[in-house]
Amino acid sequence: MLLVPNLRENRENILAGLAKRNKDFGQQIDEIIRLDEVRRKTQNDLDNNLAEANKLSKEIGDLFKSGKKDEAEAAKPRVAALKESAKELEQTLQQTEETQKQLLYTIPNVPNTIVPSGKTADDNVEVFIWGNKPQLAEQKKPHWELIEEYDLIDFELGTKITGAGFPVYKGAGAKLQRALINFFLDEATKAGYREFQPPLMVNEASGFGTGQLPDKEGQMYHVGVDDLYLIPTAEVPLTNLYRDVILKEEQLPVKMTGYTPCFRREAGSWGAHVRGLNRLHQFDKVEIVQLVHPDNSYKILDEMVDHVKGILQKLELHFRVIRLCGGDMGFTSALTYDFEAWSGAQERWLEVSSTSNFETFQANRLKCRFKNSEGKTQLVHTLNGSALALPRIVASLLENNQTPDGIRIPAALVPYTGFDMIKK
RNA sequence: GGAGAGGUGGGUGAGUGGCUGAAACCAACAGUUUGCUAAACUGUCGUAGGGGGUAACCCUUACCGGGGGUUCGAAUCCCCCCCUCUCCGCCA
Repeated sequence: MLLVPNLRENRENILAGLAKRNKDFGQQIDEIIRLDEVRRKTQNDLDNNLAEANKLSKEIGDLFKSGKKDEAEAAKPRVAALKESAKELEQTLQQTEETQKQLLYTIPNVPNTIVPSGKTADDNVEVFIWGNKPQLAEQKKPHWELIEEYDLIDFELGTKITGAGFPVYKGAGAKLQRALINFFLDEATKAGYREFQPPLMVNEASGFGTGQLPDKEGQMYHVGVDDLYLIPTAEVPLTNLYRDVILKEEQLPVKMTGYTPCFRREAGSWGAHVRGLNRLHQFDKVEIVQLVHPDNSYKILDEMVDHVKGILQKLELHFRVIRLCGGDMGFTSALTYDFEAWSGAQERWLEVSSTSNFETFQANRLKCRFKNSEGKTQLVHTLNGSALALPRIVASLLENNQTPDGIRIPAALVPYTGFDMIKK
């Protein structure tokens, strides 16, 4: 959520930045600014009103004490009248704030200056590429064939017990999942992230805190009876650990990591290109999250990007990093780098990580702040990244490392799997 | 799920309906003392909104789990909800 004083003072710059998302928010922003004037004026009137009522009430108390009952009684209606008008002002104030908030929820974060403008994924910019396409035999197989051949993952079983998009991992397939999770967590821990195991369901307030609600309501599974949401990413519970918290400056940066399953309804996004592991309703992911001082959040974003690069290199995967254009970037992000691993048999890039700086957009909703060196409270910057999401990593690993003798496991992973080859 | 007790500032914990935004203690921060540390002493020490001032800061409003109500006046009384603890039940 953008900051209202900021909208007031930097209207032009903000509009120019938002233009990169190919939408014009001029009307909404002007209305927010107008509502803010109403809000401040009303607040002022209400304050004066209440101050007067408080003063009179005190006087009435004093009059009672000194035995001047008649005078006290005579003053009561005046307070009552003040209270009456205060009630109206309070209503106006609440309505104004509510309307303003609803409008604010419709405005996405302002893209950073280096975000390319553009509408679709075609306008994203490749900023880094590593490795080479694997040389595979003519009869190479896509991962959905390999997992059947080696009996690693069973989609039909998942469909039977739950539904489409809920795979069952079996044998070496299950072991590979566990190996990857442990590998990713160890890498994150080595990089100074503290490991957490958060709840997999969150309440409404948490959904609002990180920006999944209200705009992405339909993307989360909702447990109606208890009014809880299944997390779409560990970002939600981890970042919300610091909702309504005021940190000390020296506590920054807060570095958290966590493995969780992630649940996504992916409503309406099924079709071509989503076979096998390419898109699931439940998948595993290790997330890294940081709460940082605003002065160095972009330096830290680079560090996080380097961290993810390092993991992909250890996995020996051919990958590239792209900077998302305004049209392709998430609602809450100010700058996002996507990581795409090469899928040797599908012969296309698969998104395996998204690493973003949200600046104060989430922090403002979360009310996550720190006391700066001047003793003033200030919003932190929040960042997060997948490090990494499993399914497409598994898809790439299986496809790129297929050999006539089996599927080769990258050296860095062998200590975790306990085998260096998946065989029939 | 049933019964009971309770939710006050970073913590512990007071608080007859007006003098309580809130005692006291601890923690924290700053200073004095000190060779250093400790101790002692002094001071500061919630959050948010509005108004004023270049600024230090000043004025004001709201907040004692959340929401409503009673009253001239509510942390204090009433209602609803949430949460925590204890006992019972159930249970990995």
